Amino acid sequence: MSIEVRRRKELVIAAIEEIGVQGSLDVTVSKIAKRAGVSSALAFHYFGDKDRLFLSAMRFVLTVYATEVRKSLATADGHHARLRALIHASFTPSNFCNTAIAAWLNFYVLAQRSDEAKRLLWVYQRRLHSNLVHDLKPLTGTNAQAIAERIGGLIDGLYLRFALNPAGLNGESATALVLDALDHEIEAVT
Amino acid sequence: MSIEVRRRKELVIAAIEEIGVQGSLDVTVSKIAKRAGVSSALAFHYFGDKDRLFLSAMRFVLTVYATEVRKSLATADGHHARLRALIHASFTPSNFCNTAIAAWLNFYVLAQRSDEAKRLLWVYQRRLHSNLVHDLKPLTGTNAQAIAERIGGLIDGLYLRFALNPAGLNGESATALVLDALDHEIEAVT
DNA sequence: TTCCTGATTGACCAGTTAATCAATCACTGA
DNA sequence: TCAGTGATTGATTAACTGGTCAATCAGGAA
Repeated sequence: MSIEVRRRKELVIAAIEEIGVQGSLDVTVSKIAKRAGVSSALAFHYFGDKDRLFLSAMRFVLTVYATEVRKSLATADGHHARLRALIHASFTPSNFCNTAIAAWLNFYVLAQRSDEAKRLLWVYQRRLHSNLVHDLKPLTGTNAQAIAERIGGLIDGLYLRFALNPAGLNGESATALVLDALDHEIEAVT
Repeated sequence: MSIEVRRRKELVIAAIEEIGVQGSLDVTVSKIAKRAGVSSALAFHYFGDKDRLFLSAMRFVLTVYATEVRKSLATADGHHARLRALIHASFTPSNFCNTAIAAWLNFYVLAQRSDEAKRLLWVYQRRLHSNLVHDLKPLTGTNAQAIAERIGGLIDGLYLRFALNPAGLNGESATALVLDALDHEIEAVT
């Protein structure tokens, strides 16, 4: 891995950690750079400005999630199993942990003033939605859209609740909660 | 209404608007005060510091919501009707609008570093939960807790999605979505 | 009128921060 | 060996912000 790629990754991870620890986007480039063990000037050298560093951090988090989803789907067979895999992947420790979710929450705030941030979150939501619909349709027909809307919304809501109170929820209980909701939705239309 | 009460309210509303417009807690006291038509020194005179102004703004938003819930419940008769009233109140225009939700999202961020902010949001979540359980129990028995968890999570998730894309959702469609989820949950246990 | 109290502000300060830049440093290919 | 290139930084700056404070203003009571 070239030095540039390594430094960029170190800075991006440091940014996520700093946002998570501070619980805010109001972190200084100096703090991020110090956490990564370099000077703030290097961060500007690689990313140009603070916002582009943040956007790279967002892409990183969403990429980790996308990888988790792909991995989980690869071993699932059948529509029902794929739906369960999708939900399970959403609450994997690599995503569903303090720092990642604290950062994720702040990215929603970033999206209020950055179109690129908005676009990235929008892509994430659309992909989750279309993944859900793809496997719901054979099971629930025309209800698939609405059910996907509800399951997707519930997942995001649980992320939010975890952000407020990390002790009150863990990956397994969250997964179980959403799986139950899924079962009830499917039951209701069959 | 005394001058003090009026000024405090004007400043609190200005703070919510400024947070909403800016899409961030990173707003200056001067901007807030200017929006309220007074000097920044007056904001410090009444609230002491910036954080206490923010906390007052949070209490204001949550109070508006609580009032909406009380009003809606007053005209509801029977458990099912009360549940529908509760859900309906969550998507009333006074809450479910751009500025209120943008501010509400930022309050979740504030809660990451302020225990008092965390406590306020916690109270809101508990109250919604216990309201839901109260009327779910007669209909669903021991399933009431889990169902309330899911309905509450879904409501928060829809708030979040509205924060990202206000055009993609309105109060009526959100209400309908949650009501359907409620029906399906109740169906599944009866 | 005179006094008092709370409302209100302009001016000010001390501290912070994003961004810049000239200057080194480390390494590589010729 | 040496020129060239990207990595890296310390120092600096211009702008901004939370918070303070002395001073003024307005209105009511005595």
